[in-house]
Amino acid sequence: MPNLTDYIEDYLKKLLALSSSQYIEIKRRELAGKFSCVPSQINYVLERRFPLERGYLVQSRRGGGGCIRIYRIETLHSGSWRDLISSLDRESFDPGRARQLLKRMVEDKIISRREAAIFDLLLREDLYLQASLEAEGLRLLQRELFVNALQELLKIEY
Amino acid sequence: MPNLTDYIEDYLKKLLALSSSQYIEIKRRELAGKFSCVPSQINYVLERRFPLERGYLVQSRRGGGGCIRIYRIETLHSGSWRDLISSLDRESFDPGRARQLLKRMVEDKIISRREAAIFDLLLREDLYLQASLEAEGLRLLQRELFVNALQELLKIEY
DNA sequence: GTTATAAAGGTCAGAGATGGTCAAACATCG
DNA sequence: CGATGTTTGACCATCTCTGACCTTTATAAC
Repeated sequence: MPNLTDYIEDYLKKLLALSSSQYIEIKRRELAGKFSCVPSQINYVLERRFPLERGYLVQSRRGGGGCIRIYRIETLHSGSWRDLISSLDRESFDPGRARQLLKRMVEDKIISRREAAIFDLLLREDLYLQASLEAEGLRLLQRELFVNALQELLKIEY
Repeated sequence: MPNLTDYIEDYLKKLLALSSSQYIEIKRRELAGKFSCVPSQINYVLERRFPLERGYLVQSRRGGGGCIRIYRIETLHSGSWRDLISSLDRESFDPGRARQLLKRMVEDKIISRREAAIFDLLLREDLYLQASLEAEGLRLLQRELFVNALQELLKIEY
């Protein structure tokens, strides 16, 4: 016999599945009302059923107009991001694709806006000018720095 | 669900983005009228969303013809760090000193641990091997990437 | 010039609206 | 029974919004 926590968990996961974005937003009071429980029950559900280790990120804001946001993110250990990163091919490292990847990672909360800005700068060719590399060498170096740094970053918790 | 403060913040930041100068000018009463709120709400928004620490400077003039000016600036804090960063550059670029700087910046919460990890990786010589640069060229390139990325980072709000 | 008035903007305290924490009570399972 | 998981409620922290009252400045009136 499922308990309240299970019902609320299911409800939230359904919302997440239906959502077109990477997250859902809820009002703690409202949700508690819908399930006829005290608001702090919601915190309990979030803590137990939506922890970072299971691939969820919860953010909240207090005060008027406050709310709770639940993000679905890839777990750091799932390795799917790592695969994507390595797939930035050795032969033809494409800064355009790299930028695409950065964008997605920011959207999915895998990296921050600021972190993305650093990586983006690694793709700026003009910074490499003085090294007077050939086009091929430039790409190889960019890839080496970009990919290694990104993989390193994923090992560190937020 | 955004609240009034969010709407006003967005509005002002859009104005700033569109402005060709470093600042925008508003009339408190007018703006309050546009958003149907009391004038002091505007002060609240300015205080909460445009503080010095986030890189904004607010000046105002009372009396007839008075107005409020909002400047987008470099934060004072990052300003002094900027000097330190450029000083890395004077003599030959020294990765050891660069690491020291990173450490201090993390301690002072100017950059995050994760961000520091990226910069630290930029200092790893082995990643540059394939480019077969001379020692001098390597330092120059490292400096170029390191210093530029760090300076870029300081322009972005946390 | 001095004074009065109107037209700005500033401050602050309090009410209201959220969400967070924690410990105790309760429940379930082994 | 003991361990673990759930539920509740009292109390706390933070953010937003409003309104009464205050300060500064330009300018018109004298």
